[in-house]
Amino acid sequence: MVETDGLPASTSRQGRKQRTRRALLDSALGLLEHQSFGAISLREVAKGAGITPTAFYRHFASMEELGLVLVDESFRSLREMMRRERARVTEPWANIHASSETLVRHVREFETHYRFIARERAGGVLALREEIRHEIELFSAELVDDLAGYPVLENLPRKGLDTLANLIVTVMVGTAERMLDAAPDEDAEIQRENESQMRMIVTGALQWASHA
Amino acid sequence: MVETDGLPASTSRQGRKQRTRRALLDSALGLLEHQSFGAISLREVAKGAGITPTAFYRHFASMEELGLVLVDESFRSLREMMRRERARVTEPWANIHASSETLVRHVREFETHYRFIARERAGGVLALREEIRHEIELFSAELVDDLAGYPVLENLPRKGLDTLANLIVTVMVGTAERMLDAAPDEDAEIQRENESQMRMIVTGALQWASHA
DNA sequence: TGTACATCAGTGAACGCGCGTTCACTGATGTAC
DNA sequence: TGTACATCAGTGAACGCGCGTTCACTGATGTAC
Repeated sequence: MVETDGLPASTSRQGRKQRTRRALLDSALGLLEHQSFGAISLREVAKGAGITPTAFYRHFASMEELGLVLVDESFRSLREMMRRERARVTEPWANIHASSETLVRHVREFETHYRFIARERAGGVLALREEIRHEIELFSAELVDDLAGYPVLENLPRKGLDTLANLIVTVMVGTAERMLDAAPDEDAEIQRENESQMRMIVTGALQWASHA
Repeated sequence: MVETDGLPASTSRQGRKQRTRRALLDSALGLLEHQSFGAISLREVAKGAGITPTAFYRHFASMEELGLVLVDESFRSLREMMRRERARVTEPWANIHASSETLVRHVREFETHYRFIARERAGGVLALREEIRHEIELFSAELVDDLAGYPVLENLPRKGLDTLANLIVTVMVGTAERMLDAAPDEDAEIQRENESQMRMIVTGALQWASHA
């Protein structure tokens, strides 16, 4: 179970250790598909990675430390997606369709990570909850910067930009959560609803901006 | 610990049983303040209610059954609040301030119930998650009916009403979640932000309706 | 290239602990006469 | 009102189980000469 498909078997000590570490993270993600982080045990995770519980400590000081790595991993991927999107988008209204599509595709591609974040965002393990909140705040702040750059929103006061960014993040989180509870064949419908919500919000913001 | 403050000590068998049942529910709510439902044990709950673990089974067949009662209890209170609000509100735009105030007050009053729902909505116990989703869907459907009754929204197509209701519910959930992680002295600020978000959404919906 | 030693990922036995659930029980409350 | 019996909320001992963590260990990989 330690070996990852396709990769050449590394025989260096360091390489093997990396593989086992990855196997532990993947084992945890697998277990997190149907349980919250607080409910999975170190012994289960080790077993899933094909090592004894004792060897777990060669890689992480505790389950909490492993959890924080998973949070970091999840948001790194999200940030990369946003960076690519930012380079592409020039005008907010016109790109709602494409952005919705990107979001839906990304959630399906990193479904286990998103499921983990959705659970732990409100979940029981304090350290994870705090780290996730912090990451989402960063994300929201970056979004405000992006929005401030659109000429069409230049009349929107700072307060309005914050509100718009908060709404967009809230809707994104809501859409991701809806997908996780739905079958993939409902993705198109969820994406359409996400687009409608985004359009309604942006309509409100533009109206606000034109009156300010 | 079984006795609830102020109430006269009931000596009837039925009355005592009801008290113990309530004590079990309250004990669980207390433990849920800092842990998810999947992480609290039958033994802890029984101990908090002042009875032995064995006696728990005189009141609930399992922890899951107790959890479902807590979900029902939480949403009953929310539905009552909405019914009162519905009787009071006549025009959506004018009442955003009062509705925000009601929401914020209600979340603080039933804070432990909201915290429980927020955690379990995305949490690990399937039966609870499904029941909560179902209740939120009912809530959203009722909201669509309410919105359909406002003259100012009469030009909004059915699809637009759904989107508006979904947005309102998403924003309400987001606001409640933000409150649970904030100190009570931030309530005023959170309420103001909730009002801004609601206004932006309703502005978008009205614009949509006037163009339809 | 060969040898001797160091490193360190992973092992396996052992520990004490809290868990859910079972069982036969106790004794106060409730009911029938 | 008094007596005899039924009900049933709560008790306490016992069970087997999986948990996180400790410890001394093994043996393959890495390094110095």
